[in-house]
Amino acid sequence: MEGVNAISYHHGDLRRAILDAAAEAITEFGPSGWSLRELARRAGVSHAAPAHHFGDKKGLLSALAAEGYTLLSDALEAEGDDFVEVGIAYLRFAINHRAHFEVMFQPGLYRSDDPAVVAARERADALLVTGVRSQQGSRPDEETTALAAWSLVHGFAGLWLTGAISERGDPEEVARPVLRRLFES
Amino acid sequence: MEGVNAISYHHGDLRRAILDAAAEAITEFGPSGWSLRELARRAGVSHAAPAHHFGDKKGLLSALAAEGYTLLSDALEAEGDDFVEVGIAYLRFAINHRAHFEVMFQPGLYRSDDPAVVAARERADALLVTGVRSQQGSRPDEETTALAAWSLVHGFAGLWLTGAISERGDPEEVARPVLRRLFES
DNA sequence: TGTACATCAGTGAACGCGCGTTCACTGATGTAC
DNA sequence: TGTACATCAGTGAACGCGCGTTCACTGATGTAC
Repeated sequence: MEGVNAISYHHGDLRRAILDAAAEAITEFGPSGWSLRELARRAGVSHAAPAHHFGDKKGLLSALAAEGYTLLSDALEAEGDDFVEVGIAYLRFAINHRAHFEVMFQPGLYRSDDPAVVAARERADALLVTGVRSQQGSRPDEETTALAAWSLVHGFAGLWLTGAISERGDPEEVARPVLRRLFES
Repeated sequence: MEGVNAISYHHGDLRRAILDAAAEAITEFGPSGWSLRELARRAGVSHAAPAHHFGDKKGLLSALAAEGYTLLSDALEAEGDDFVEVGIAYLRFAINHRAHFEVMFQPGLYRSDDPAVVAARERADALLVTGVRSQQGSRPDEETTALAAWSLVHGFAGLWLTGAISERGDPEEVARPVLRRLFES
């Protein structure tokens, strides 16, 4: 039954609710434009509740970063081997999980040595390398190509989110030829 | 004589001093981890002084963004025509003027329709396009190449600043083959 | 089926703090005569 | 060279506010018997 927990003393999944509230607030105001009290208000709980689950702001953002790396890994994994499609999945993740993406790449905001964060990030890194290796065939400069590929898709995503190039149409359609460009002469 | 203005009632160039303090604070704490009062403290003036020059935080960050686009334009212009060197100049700007770079690409932090900002950004945009056009010769997909080039160098800079790839050595040396990679088959 | 108890998620009042903003002021500087 | 005045950059006291943190508490839930 919906709403059963909504009015009870125990929330049910307050941890989840606060993470969601944080993602919303970050999408709206940026990674620093909000307070724990603001999240508590959004989640409809007392202002002291968030500390119960995350300790402090960095604890909360660490959890969000770890979740982000896991979501990104899942998205990349689903695409398999084709570099362009892996790149598009990366872009789609950045757009659909903007708050996670922004936090992940500002490690000063969270504890980047948190074990959950480290594990999740390593998984994502491995998947990114795989995505490139399959595409490039027998090129000798694997490292250079991998770095170029990551830079390319990461830069495109960043410019899109920033608004610098977002007036050009559907992001995935615009991105596809740009990503392919790396493997044409 | 050095220090003549340091103790006088009128500062001399407080506007400049506050912008410098802001750049320092942003490099240290990120684009939101400081207050106007903190900058005043760093500049050695009363806490109400910054408002005199910039009105509020967004006014200050708008000035910083405009200055950033001007500095970037100057840096790009000095490199002339070669794409790789223009890209390296972009990267060098991001590293040496990290605070400006970070603010510029978070337009939510400032007034991106501020006339000074708009003018400075347009100049930088034009220079970026020039840098790519010269390199690609007679390729038909000029727009795609331009976007790929910008994404590539912007992404590399972002990943470097973030620390995701910064353990790999000297940034310019690492970047050069990566940028060249776009114009090889 | 019923009672007693442990657990712990979430409460709410209280605290001290740094913030942005306001505003009457002070004092350095430049200019007119 | 000297005086009077306008300008305006920077001061500092005062304000109300939202913040994070602490801590004794409440009440829902699960488990043991």
